[in-house]
Amino acid sequence: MNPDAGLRERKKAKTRAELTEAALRQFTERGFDETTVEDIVGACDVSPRTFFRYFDSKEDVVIGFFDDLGAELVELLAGRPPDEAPFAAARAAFESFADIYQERRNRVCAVSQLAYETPPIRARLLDKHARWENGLARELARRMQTDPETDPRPRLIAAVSLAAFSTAVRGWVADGGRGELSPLVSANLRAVENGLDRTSVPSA
Amino acid sequence: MNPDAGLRERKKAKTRAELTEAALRQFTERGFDETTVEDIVGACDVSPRTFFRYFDSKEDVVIGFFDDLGAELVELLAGRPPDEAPFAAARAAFESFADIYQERRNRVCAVSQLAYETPPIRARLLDKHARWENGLARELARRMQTDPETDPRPRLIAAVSLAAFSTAVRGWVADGGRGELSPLVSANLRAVENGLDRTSVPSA
DNA sequence: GGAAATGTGACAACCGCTGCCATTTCGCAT
DNA sequence: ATGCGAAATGGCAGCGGTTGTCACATTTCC
Repeated sequence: MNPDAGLRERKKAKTRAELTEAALRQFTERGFDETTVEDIVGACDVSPRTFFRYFDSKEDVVIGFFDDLGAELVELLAGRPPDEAPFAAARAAFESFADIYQERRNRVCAVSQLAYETPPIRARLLDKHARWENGLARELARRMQTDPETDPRPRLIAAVSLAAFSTAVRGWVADGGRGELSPLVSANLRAVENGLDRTSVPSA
Repeated sequence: MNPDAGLRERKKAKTRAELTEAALRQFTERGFDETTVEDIVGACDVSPRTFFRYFDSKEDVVIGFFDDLGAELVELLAGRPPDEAPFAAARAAFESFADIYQERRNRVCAVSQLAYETPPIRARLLDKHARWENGLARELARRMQTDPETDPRPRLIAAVSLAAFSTAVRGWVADGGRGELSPLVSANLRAVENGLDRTSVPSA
């Protein structure tokens, strides 16, 4: 926790972290619907009203974790050399992005598991992905020197590469996040890059 | 409305249709959050309690329209010749599926527009797509004679082809659903089929 | 130290949604 | 036609998520 910040900032960060942890723990133990906001705040000495000052909704406690990741993904893409072909650049960005997932394996797996069994959370997560897709499409359009509103190509590349990435993550999580994510991501994106009826994706 | 069915069935279908229409109209006029369930039932001489016997949630009135479409999509894929390559079969299925969208242009556009500006609805719609993806993956696995749980390929093809389709729909809807959807879908899926950094998608 | 900004708690209210039970309506056999 | 069982409905009470409001406490800054 940044010690330079004032007391106020530090306190806020602490409560936020406490709330997130308490919520995540109870959600996974008891289930999302079975855990009320009062249950969550009860473990943190905070009023229900304050909970909603930190999070827009109960779901946001879970999803909030993914909030900043979209920006990182776009930055990774923006950092690729300009002469790289668009999809190849996206693939490289996702390969690095996979490492971020790997680092936070526990959180990613916990949230994914939660999303798997809780429709509203799953829906929210998908919506978050859709926002990433927007960011990706915009950055790809910039890189391709085209208008993302009229030219469908950047959006298509964004959507398809993200789908390939998500599919890899899904498999990784289903396996308990044991192996390495990056190679799975790479394999999926290369398969798409080369045309799906041409290539054989390793079936392991 | 099927006249063979008893009075009961006909009545139910009628109420359901009325509720859907009233809801959709008010949602688009006044906004989703600004329209309460009481507003909806007020236009149909139905009690709020009964509304929730027809729909699981307020959102379901909007999304319900897409409920049966997933099954149709899977059937279209199942109807493709068995020797067709998997992605090519998916492409063909989506091309036909596009015609179903085109037939119901008004509904599709209205719901999409609503989804665009109403996060919870957008999320639900994405979740519905995710279910379609499951169905597609299963059917592709059957066709490829492989296990959808261990072999990532059918899921990858399902996810990617669906993403390409959805992107085409998005463009079509953004244009007011004026042109033909099927060619857009075909172009997107062919682009993916051939490898995204190789082909040029027509930028119109 | 004190004023101004900021975070918090308590209360009330709205709305989506559900369980429950009484009432009405329909389908069907007689 | 009639009456009986099944199915649909309405009304009510209640839970839980979410928001507005206002008074109070705490931190920041001068």
